[in-house]
Amino acid sequence: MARPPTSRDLARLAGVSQATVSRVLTNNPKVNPETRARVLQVLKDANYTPNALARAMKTGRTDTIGVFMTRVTSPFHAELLDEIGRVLSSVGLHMILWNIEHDPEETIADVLHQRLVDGFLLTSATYDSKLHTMALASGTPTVLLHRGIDGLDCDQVVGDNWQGAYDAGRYLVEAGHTDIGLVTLTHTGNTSRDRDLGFRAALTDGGVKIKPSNVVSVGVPHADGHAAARQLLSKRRPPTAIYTVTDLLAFGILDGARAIGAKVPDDVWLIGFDNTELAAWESFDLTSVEQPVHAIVQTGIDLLRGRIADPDRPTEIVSLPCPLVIRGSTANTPWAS
Amino acid sequence: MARPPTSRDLARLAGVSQATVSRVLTNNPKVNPETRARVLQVLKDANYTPNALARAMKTGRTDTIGVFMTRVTSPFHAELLDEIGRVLSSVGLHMILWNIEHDPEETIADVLHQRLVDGFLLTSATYDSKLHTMALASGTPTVLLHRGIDGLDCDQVVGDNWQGAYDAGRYLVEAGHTDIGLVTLTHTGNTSRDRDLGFRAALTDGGVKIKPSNVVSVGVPHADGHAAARQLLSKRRPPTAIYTVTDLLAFGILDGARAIGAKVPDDVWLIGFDNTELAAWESFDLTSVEQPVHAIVQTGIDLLRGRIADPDRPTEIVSLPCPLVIRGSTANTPWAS
DNA sequence: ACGAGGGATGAATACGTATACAATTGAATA
DNA sequence: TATTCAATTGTATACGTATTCATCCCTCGT
Repeated sequence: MARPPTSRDLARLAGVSQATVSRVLTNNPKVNPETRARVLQVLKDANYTPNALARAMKTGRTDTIGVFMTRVTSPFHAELLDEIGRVLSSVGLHMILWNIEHDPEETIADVLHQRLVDGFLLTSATYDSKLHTMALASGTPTVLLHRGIDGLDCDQVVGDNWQGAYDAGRYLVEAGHTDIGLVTLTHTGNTSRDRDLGFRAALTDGGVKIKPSNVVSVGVPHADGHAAARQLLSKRRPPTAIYTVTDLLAFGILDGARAIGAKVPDDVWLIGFDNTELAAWESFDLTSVEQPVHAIVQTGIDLLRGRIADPDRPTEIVSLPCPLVIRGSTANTPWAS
Repeated sequence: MARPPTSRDLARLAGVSQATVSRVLTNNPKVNPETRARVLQVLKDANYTPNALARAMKTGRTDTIGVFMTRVTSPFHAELLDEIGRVLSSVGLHMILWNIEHDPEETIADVLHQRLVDGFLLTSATYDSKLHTMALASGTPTVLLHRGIDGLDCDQVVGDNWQGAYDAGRYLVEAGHTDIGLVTLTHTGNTSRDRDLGFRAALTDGGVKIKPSNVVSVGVPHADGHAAARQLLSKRRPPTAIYTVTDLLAFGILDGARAIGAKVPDDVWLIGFDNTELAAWESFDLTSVEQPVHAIVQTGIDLLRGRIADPDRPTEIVSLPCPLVIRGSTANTPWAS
């Protein structure tokens, strides 16, 4: 198969013009049913597939979406990516994946002008990244998934992090905890911020103060959770419950707690965020606030397709509820009893 | 930015022909240094990037690699994907990702003819999948990564699974274990097969017989490892060590063991395969055979680029050593003592 | 019976780039 | 000074498809 057959080759075979073949391919109604059948047969016999590049050049549509992501090895991100792949595939779109950690900004800037994709999905927007700014400036339809940017005139689909965090906080307060640890991210972004503020709001509403010494800010890796746990639990009076803004950190905290002999939930309760698959493993058995990954992705891609079809539609910002999933890392009986 | 400027637009601006602009873009030496400088300045001012589609149509190169993968949420696969992204990016290539679980075979077959990519990386080749057959038949440069197909005339880069498994088996034998459990995959593929056979060979060489009742075949998910552990450890005389062909299964086995009160490594040793990042977490602290992910990916992509440059080069099959990484799931003191 | 009109198809073109080929220039050579 | 040749640059074309426009033929209405 040196050179794949072109529509012109097949037109000759079928005894029609290339234009007619093209009309058949695009389901153009202005073609005689008999002719269509004959052409289709020839196409089938030749195992023909239109050249995607030529088609894209003519139509301006590539049927490909650019996905920008970070830390694919992080369990939540992997699940997000998996879901994005599933949904894109189900609507006949391809995915080009870029990892903003590996690809230099200039590479990304180039891509934005190349018309290589019909739209972008950004899953790791941060305030200090110019990615979303560049994407929007390029005029390419863009949707922010999972992480939003306040006040940005761009379609966004996020979990209601504030509400999820609030529910987690209220749950701890109602269980009688008064000495509560909070492990947040040094990271800038409204996702982690809302997961922080919502939690604090619940404690305030419940009349529980959070000691500054019980608040730790760390980076994203598992090891950072580990260190945070050691810091919090080696205090003279350690907190009786710890909430953190990521499952990955929660796993690290769990490991850190075990390392110094603290038992979960007997000595300390633990709550994470994301409800990744791992949270359900017995090794962790982690209470966690669930992110509705499927709904986020499905909604986001619907929005993106809508914007591709009509670039002038009004911007939508969707926030989806994040239910608290209770497991063994928080005992069901109030801690105080 | 309604329509991006074309090379023709910029040629007019720079007072040269479109051909000259194109020559500047492709670093063609046959252009006057002064002219080149002037054109480059205009290109820069206009923030111009060539239309990737038009370029690809002309050159036949898209600078994009198609990656076929499965179960992205599996820790090892996520690490593999991350590494593939890193290496592809470092050599200026894009990645289109397909998940063979989500994309129907016909979709994939179409892609093979579309000339959308310069080559393929297949990470989930199995004997019963026709993917590699179709890829090779399409004439597109293809490399099998991580999973190989015996006797297939196709570039392949894999870990030396047999050797890694053998080392794991010998390690258990030398530690004095005589009652050993083996959890394999029902899955067909030479990766899991070699991880099975190498292990058995080590036991045989060490004079240890493996009871048929100590061998369990399962599917890939964590839950299957869990079930296997219950089955093996609830026997009247449970094995004193369990080896399994995947870290993910090992995690499940560990959870299963804990669920029925068996302690690792006190009651039973455990060895996995892949040495994923999670294996080092204290929750698991898992002895595991390491797959040299970086070397596999780097070598595979080098091979792929080589084949793209010269389609007629001889096929290479590379096998890279898999060292055993010992952690707490296997005590350092012989079990028999 | 003749023109109108619609259905089906072919011819021609454009998308934006790379490149083979032609043309122009100037310098170097005999 | 006429000629050759190298260095630049411009012109024209091709990649494979979608689409506009023109053409052709057949049917229908008056």
